[in-house]
Amino acid sequence: MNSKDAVTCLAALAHDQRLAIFRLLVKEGPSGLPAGEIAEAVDATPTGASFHLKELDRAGLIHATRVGRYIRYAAHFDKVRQMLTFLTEDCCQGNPELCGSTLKKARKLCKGETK
Amino acid sequence: MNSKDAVTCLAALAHDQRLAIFRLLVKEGPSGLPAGEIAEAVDATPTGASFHLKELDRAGLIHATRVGRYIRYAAHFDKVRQMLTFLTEDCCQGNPELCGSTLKKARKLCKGETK
DNA sequence: TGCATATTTCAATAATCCTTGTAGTATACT
DNA sequence: AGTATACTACAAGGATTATTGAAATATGCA
Repeated sequence: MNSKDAVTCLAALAHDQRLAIFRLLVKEGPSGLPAGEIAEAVDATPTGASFHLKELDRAGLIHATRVGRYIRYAAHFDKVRQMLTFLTEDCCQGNPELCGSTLKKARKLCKGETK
Repeated sequence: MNSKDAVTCLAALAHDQRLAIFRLLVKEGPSGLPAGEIAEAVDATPTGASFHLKELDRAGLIHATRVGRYIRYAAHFDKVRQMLTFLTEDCCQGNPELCGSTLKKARKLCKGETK
């Protein structure tokens, strides 16, 4: 995962309907859902859903499989995980344990240790 | 964290320089860095950096503190974490353990359990 | 083969976002 | 007060992205 990849993923998710689609597919699990059902669930036109699904696919966040005359889409878990890791990499100079669950805690622990 | 919030965060990060800024600040830790130093680090004009910093601030991913005539920006860890959680919420019908570290594993475990 | 269903592709318009330059505000120093 | 530094706000343009409708492709079934 590099910066360009991450931007593509983030941009793909940075849209109301696409985020809804992605979360729906995450919820649905590996077997996924056909495009038409997805479109209906997020209240999109077939054309619109197709456009957004293509964006998510292009980013590698979902993948398509044709099953008869349906095309099923499913979330690609690894890609999200890679992106999430990339986002917080090298946290606090490589000491992620410094940034506990709250900012206050992190601030207390890290204070004075940055240039 | 709701869908609108998440889209704002994702859009804020979905830009090369803003992602670089955010990762720089994550690396830097709670004490943050002044705007000028950030601009220089990501090779942005002062105006450009200011615009991008404002976007990240608006999304709640970083926050500004004036220190003398400098304005220091620092990453807001909790916000990222909230967003990351939101992204994978209700994974596999509320059974996140089904989506282990690889898609293969998840697929094996979940197979046949979705409608 | 011919028709129906599921989905995509294409083209055009509308909307949004990024960039650049200029001017403005806030603080510090003399 | 006057000047320098650090940064932000505004405005105009160019570029990218979203939306829509119409036409095309692929599959399944009679």
